[in-house]
Amino acid sequence: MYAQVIVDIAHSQVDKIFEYSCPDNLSAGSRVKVPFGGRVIDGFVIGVSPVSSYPAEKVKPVAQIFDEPPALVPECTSLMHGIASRYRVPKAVALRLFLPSEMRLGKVHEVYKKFAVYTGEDIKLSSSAKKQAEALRFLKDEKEYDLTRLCEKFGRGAVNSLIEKGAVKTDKRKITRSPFSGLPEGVSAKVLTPAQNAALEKIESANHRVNLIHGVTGSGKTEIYLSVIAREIERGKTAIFLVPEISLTPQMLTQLRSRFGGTAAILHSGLSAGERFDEWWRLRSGEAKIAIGARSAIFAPLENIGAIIIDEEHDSSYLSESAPRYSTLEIAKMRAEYNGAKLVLGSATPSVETYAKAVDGEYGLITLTERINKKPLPEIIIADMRKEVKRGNNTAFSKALRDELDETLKSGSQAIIFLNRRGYSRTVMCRDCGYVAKCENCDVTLTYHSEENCLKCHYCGAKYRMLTACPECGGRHVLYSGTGTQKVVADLKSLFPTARILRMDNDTVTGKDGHYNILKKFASKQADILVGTQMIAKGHDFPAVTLVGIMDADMSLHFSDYRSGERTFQLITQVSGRSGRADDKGKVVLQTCSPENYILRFATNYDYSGFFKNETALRKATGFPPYSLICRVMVTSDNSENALEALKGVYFAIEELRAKFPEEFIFLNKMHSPIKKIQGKLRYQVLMRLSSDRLLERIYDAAVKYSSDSVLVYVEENPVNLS
DNA sequence: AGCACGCCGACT
DNA sequence: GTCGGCGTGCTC
Repeated sequence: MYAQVIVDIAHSQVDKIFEYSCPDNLSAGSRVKVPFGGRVIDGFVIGVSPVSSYPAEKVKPVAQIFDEPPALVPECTSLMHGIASRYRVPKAVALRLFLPSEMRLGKVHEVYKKFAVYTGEDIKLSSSAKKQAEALRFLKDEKEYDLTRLCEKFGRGAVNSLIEKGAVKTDKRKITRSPFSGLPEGVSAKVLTPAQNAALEKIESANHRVNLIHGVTGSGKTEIYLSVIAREIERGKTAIFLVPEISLTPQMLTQLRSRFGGTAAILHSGLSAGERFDEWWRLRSGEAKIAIGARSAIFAPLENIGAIIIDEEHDSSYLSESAPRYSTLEIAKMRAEYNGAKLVLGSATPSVETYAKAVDGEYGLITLTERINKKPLPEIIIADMRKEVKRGNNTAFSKALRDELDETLKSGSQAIIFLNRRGYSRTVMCRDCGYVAKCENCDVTLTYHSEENCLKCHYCGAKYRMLTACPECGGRHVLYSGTGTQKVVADLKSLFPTARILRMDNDTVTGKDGHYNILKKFASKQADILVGTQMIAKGHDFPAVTLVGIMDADMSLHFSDYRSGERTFQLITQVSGRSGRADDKGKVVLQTCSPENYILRFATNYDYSGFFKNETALRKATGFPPYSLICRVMVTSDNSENALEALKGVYFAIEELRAKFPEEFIFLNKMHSPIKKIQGKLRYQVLMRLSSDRLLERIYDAAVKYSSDSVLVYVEENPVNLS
């Protein structure tokens, strides 16, 4: 027999099938070692055939075979081809996605634990060997015992002598680590509300392969997911449940484990390598049928998938930021199609792209408007910071927020102060009237570039002179917007000297469990006020929080990105969800210099569909996604000559395309990337807006063509940020 | 990706 | 005369 092998080398020159002779029982999907150009390397068997297309005298035999069952499920071959051609990566790179990193050959395969076993052999012990006698007596009762612990008890020397004399032998056992043992299991399902049942039936009816659940926070989306999964398990199928990286909290895992027990396996970066390895094999062997995890869990080794759930569908962690730059939703669609599975997306604030598809009827749309407990959503109060400045208030806190804080502290409740510092976008804003400098062509906020002392649009490269006075009101207080964390904390301390304040941002969070420790401290009411950035927006449940303050809603609103409105809406909705979760009604104070902004207006009324209508109208008019595709070809190198040559090549190739298909191009430009150098590498880019994805493949081809050993060229579709 | 093969400059 | 630079090409 002959094995068709993809060698585990990420290079286009060896990105093809190599054939090796192999035993008859070798099955596709196995990992192997093969002789390759004078050395032995790792490979993946993607097919087995009785014939070979390669000259028989040159065919070599497979050197070593791993795994039974094969590590790769049959679907992998098909997905590999799909991913390799869609994202233009070598097949080996596509295949690596299916294996947890600790499974790459050469690393830990299985972890064994050594056991000491009593052999029953009669031996003579000298009367002075008290320790040995003791250990032997102990082991006679126990029959077998963990070797390391036995050594700890009686001393290494004594145990070793017993082994030498043959009274004890050691035995290697494969152990399965269970990161979640000891959790309650078999907690039964909650009774669904009529709305949840209707949602479940709609998904079951299978009118659509993909369904979007748009439900406000607390509307019980999770129970619907769990019911969908439970039904598929009853049918003998398997399921994948994806959540954003950040929401894989211990609480969440506990909830899932208690509902599904050992049927669920969790693939999470927080697990140790060994634990992740075990969880993976539990899925592969069929012992576990539900894979739960972040983005990469979409590659779980499951067969016969009945449902794939993507919770918080809008979350940007579903987009891979390194090659292959895949979209989890796209892969999920491929797998759902292959398996005939249902795909369920859920969010309180769906991405505009996804919601547009649901409105168009491409996806089924399920809307849940009521919270399970019928509690109203927290009231959002807008504080106009321009008026505060005029009133002579120089603190970072509006009167409204101060008053609410005062009341909250007096009643013994907790408050969260949310600082909106997304990166360091230097945008220009007038403190007097709220005016923000925008690009005339793109309606996108401009970014200040100090080296040229000018304002630039990241989407078309247009340059504008730096402002000295506000063109709207003539005011002289044009500033880079935003209030620093330090000022907020300082003002807070002087306003409420007795309040216990906890700070959580990149400076105070240290180590892996940094967040959890701070959040735990806050949850156990060891502090009154939590001040933090994005990190506190999601995940944790703080029942005693009744007030949320959003310090500078403008910061993300005026980020130089066409999605900044969408992100702001999502952020406000999420942050507001932190307030008033238990019995007390929550409040939110939102501080801004542009209270009339439509995003803020819709967000404060929890009016997603109003937001959506406005946002899509705007994007249609300005030619942004989903009404166009933004495509960036990045050219990076530490050699400027080579980089410029590649840039020129790519640019001319795309120019040629534009000459042939002018209607496909809304915009095209080549330029320096906004950040010219990252880690010593020069960065250039060709940025374009396309009216469809028709030319995407050819653009990928151009990128691959001009990529070389010294210059990396890659394509980004609708990049999350343009730095 | 590695490694061999191969054809031109400065050294024991 | 040889050691060694890294360009080109192959690996089942």
